[in-house]
Amino acid sequence: MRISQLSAASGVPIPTIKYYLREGLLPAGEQTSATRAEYGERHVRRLRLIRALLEVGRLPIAAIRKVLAAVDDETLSMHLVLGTAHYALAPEIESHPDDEAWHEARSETDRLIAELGWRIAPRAPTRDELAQVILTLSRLGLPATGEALRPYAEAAMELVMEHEIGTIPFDRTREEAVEALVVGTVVHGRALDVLRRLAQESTSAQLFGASAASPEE
Amino acid sequence: MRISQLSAASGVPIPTIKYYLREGLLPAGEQTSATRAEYGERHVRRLRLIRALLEVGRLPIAAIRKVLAAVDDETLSMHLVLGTAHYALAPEIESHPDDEAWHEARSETDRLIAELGWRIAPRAPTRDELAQVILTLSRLGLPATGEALRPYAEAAMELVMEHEIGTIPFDRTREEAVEALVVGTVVHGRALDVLRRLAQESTSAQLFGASAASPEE
DNA sequence: ATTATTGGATAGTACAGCTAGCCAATCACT
DNA sequence: AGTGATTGGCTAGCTGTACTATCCAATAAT
Repeated sequence: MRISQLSAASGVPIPTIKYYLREGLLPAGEQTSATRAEYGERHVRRLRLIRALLEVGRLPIAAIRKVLAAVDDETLSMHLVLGTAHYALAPEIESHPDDEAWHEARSETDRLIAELGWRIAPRAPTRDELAQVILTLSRLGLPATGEALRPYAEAAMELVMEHEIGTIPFDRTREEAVEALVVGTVVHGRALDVLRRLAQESTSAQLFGASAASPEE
Repeated sequence: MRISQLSAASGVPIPTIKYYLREGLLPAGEQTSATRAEYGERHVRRLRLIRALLEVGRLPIAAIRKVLAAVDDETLSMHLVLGTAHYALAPEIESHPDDEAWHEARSETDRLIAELGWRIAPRAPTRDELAQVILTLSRLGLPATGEALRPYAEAAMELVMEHEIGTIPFDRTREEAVEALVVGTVVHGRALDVLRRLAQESTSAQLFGASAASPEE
């Protein structure tokens, strides 16, 4: 398969494929001569994965590179690959060195995690992300305690336990299992987010009774 | 309150406040002379709201402007304001005019919504977003039927019904209620997303047993 | 009277994610 | 063998987003 066919098969324009090659997202094809390289099914799969992480997961290119490096590193355990994906998903949060409100939000976060009995790395960036959410809620005068978030936490855990673990194909190759894990993390997150907004719209339609809900673009 | 005090009170740098004024995100202060304007508590609140939508909700400036315009339009019902926020949250999805796989994903979406009995505007962008998620899952060979997403849908609906409706202060002014509605949409979405990733990490730690889950930055 | 601050305007920056153009080598076809 | 198209590799340019920086004249504070 040459680059033009790879482009046709994946729907990704040739210049973009070249860009991904330069950026190290896509492994080089097998060189058959100075001006020819052969790409395979694996490249098509990899491109699909890249586009999923980019378009659905909204990960920046640099983060995708790290995730893919972890996927490809055969020495990494499932848990570490998942951790890498989580790192990639967590946005950089500027540090608040001496901000008291920040520390309060952060300890509220740690308390909630402890109460739930969850096993979370002490320095996981996800902790900071949750603290940022709690801080934002409290600044805006909305309920921002761990208690208020507990129903979300419990629902999240139930979904993860009952519907995400089951879909990981442990019986296939490591690469397939690890890819499914990473994609699942990212895409199921968006699925849940979209469904929640749909549930909101439906509830709002019933509560407020409007039939047309289409603001101008 | 002068601009420097507004900056100090909100933590937003003066040039950025000027930028938000130019972009129409922040209403102008009350002019007291040619080179002086007075800002109030409302401006501080508005800045907090902007930062919440920007940093937690990750909405682009242009989308925030639309949402705020809807919040400020007293003639709009709750339902329409929420609809505007949903429009703002949904990313532009390129249209797939004659893509058969796309149409299949789209009808799978519509089928799921119909089966759930949800009231969703036929042209809501959220439908396209869900179709994109389903399409991505199916392309990657993961379960992508409406059935597979049903548990997510049901959990989402339960959370919305039992924990989001209740936190909206209908007893206060319209502006407060509407702001809480918009913020809740955006911030609770992120809260749920973060908690889901935490639940994943905890589950992964138990399943795969590792104690250190900190990949290199 | 002097120094600082303000609003208003214009221009510049930094980053992300492509996109375009060029070139010599080489391939496919006649 | 000749001819046009394609390829990989390279460098440069483009578009959009969210700010920053600078300048200025008017005014306020001391």
